[in-house]
Amino acid sequence: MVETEAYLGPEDPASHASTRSGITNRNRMMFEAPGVAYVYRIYGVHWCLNVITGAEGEGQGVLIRGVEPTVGVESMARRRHGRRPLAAGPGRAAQALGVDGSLNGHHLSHTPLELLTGWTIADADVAITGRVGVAKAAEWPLRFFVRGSTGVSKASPHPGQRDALPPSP
DNA sequence: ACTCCGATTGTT
DNA sequence: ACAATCGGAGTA
Repeated sequence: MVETEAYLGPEDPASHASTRSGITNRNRMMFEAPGVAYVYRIYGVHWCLNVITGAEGEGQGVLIRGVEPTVGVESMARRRHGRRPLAAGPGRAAQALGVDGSLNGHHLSHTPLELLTGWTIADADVAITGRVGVAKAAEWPLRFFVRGSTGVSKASPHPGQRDALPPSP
């Protein structure tokens, strides 16, 4: 998992948990407990996988934007119908991992999808930029990716951005 | 009920 | 540059 984007709770204008709508049928899994998957359909075409990270009710989650294939490459290629890149980008990553709407709301410890942790990545190898494809608060430095990884979706939209922080809640 | 549009991708 | 594709969310 080499590229992610954080979406904060109701105070984040770009988040589906934004206070504008409150809790709806679409975004309600954002407010679930940490480790729950929030999967939603974008542009009527692709699935996007988020992992809830905030405490229950907080509405914080992390969008999985890019995966660098290491094991199971054959399966990923099959699910992607041989298209490249295999898993760089949220839609591609979800498809490569076999994620669809049926996973929405399931805790990741209770699904075929297993989240492995334990890798250490040096801070110097992690780039932090603004978020991709959002209309509001795009400049908030909440996109994280491993420099040079083939699993990263695209070049940084806001090069060099590393300092600014989102407003404290 | 009706319109608008999106945390994207693939093709022209 | 643009189509694909559809349900959520906002407006009435």
